[in-house]
Formats: sequence, C-alpha cells, structure tokens
Amino acid sequence: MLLSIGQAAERIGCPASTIRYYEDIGLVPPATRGDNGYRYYNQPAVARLAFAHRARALGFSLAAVASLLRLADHPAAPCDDVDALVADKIAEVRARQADLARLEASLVRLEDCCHGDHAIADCGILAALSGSPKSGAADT
Amino acid sequence: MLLSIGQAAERIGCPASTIRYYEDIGLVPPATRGDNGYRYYNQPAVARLAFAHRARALGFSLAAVASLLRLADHPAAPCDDVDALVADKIAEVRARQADLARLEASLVRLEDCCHGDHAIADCGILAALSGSPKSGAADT
DNA sequence: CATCAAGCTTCGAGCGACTTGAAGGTCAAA
DNA sequence: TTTGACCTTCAAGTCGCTCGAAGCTTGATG
Repeated sequence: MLLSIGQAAERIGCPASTIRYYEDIGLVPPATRGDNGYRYYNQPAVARLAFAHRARALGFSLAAVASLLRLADHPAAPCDDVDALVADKIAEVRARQADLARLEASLVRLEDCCHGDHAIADCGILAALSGSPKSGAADT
Repeated sequence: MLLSIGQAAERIGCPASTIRYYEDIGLVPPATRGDNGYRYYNQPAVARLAFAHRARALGFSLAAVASLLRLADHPAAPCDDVDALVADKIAEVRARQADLARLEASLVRLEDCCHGDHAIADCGILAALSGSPKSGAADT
C-alpha cells in the first residue's frame, strides 16, 4: 500500500520535511508521484527511508548513510566496508564521550568556584573564565 | 601594548577569522583601528576575547557567552545568573553523555551482528538497520 | 630602491542537517 | 460549500565558524 509523505513520516518517526530533504539531496531516489503531484511511498521506499532514519539516529552522517545504502544495494559484496563504518562510528562516539567527560569535569570545577551568596565581582566562576591565575577550571 | 589580530589570535589560541567573526556578530565591541585600517587590541580587549574563547571551549553557545560577558560587566549584580548558566551547561553535557552512552551501546550491539567473513547479503548489521525483527540493535 | 612573503582588509559563499515560512493547490469530512 | 488538514515548491534561516578572492600594508632582504 502507498503512503503519503505525512503517513510515511509518522511511521518512520521523522518530520515530512526531512523526507523531502533526503530526496532533494539524492539520499533516496525521487518518490513516485500521484496525479495531484503528491509523493507516495510503497513498502521498499518506506524501508529505505526508515533505514536512513535509523542510521542517522545512530549518529551516522548523511554521507555515511549514503554509503550504507549503497552497500545494502550490493548484497554480493563482502561486508568489510559496513564493518569499518560501524567501527569508525564507535571510535568517534567514544572519543566524543571522553571529550564530554573532560568538559564536565571542567564545568564542575568552574561551578565549585562559586560559593553561595555574593556579587558578580566576587564570583570565582567569572574570575576563572577571565583567566585568573588562581583557578585552573577553564584550562582543560 | 597593542596586538594585531594575528598576534591576539596566537595569544588566545584561535584563528584570526574567529576574532573577526566575533566582532561581526557583536559579541565583542569593534576593535580600535590603526591608520592602516588594521585592528589593534589592548589588554582589556584581548582579555575579553580570551574570556569568550575559554567559555566557548567549555561548550557555551555564543548566546551564552554573550550573557556571561554582559554579566561580567555588572560586578554589583548577584551571581545567580552566572551560576544558572553553568548549571544548565553541566546538565546539558550530562544529558549528552547519557545520549552517547546509549548510542555506543546500540552501535556495539550493531557491530556484534556482524560475525566475520561474509557477504553483505548475510550481514546482520544491515539487517538490523533495515529493521529486521530478529535484532533490536537500532531500536534505542 | 625594488621586491617579495606574510599579514591585514572586506565581502560573499559554503559547511551539515535540517527547519521554517510564504504562497498556493488538494483532499476528506461535516 | 466550507473548513481545515495536508500537500506542493522555493527561499531563507539556523550555528559557528571557515575559506577564497581581490586587494591593501608591513617588514625583511638583495
């Protein structure tokens, strides 16, 4: 059965505008159109969109999603490339996690510079951001 | 002493283009100019830029940096607003960390779908991304 | 003094991944 | 018939820069 763009969007869980955008940039082939000009999606087309949406939700860039879609279209090829994309993304996510952990530590140190009730002039947070030598909170 | 934009950039640790950009958007006041039209920065101007750069490195948006700079200019005000900005950012960073942890788990599950040497047609990764019911790797 | 690289200027466009808005056509139900 | 939801296209906006082009100035060298 055929779904309108809004129905497809609801099924997939993304805005219709995103689906149009994916078509615009050529990530998915142009949808078939009804006599009214509306886009209609059959099951494989919805599956393709859902695939793209799932991969995006996992943090893959649109370029990576395009690669994954291309790979999925070549069932006879070895899956090394798929593996590599996933492994790269895991490494990237882990690196980003380490970044955020450092950031969190810095922010908590910064927060600790502010003890209770006082005016901005005496606030250790702004002192630290201003590069005050007595605090290293912003140095990481 | 006065620094050119390149010298200020080097001292602060950011590209000169970023300094120009901060001036363009009004994050910092326009630099004083020499007869040659070059921007020159005195110590307070460099400090302001360094403050902005440090805050950005801690993950604050330019809007938040603008708020922090405004607050820093009002030494008599209570520091609650500064506190709130930092607390918000900590909460945001922690939320993002949780997101990434979930993401990492999903990706690792995805990676586990691929066992060694086979063609794409048999690859559990693409099956999972395609919404194959036998794997939940992409459902988080 | 001529020359050359490096640094400065402005302006405009581009990145990723959408989102929003305007202006208008279409459809389904009351 | 009229409403209101849904669809269409196209253009522009978001964030935080980054890059390139075209043209200045500066400072060092021959």
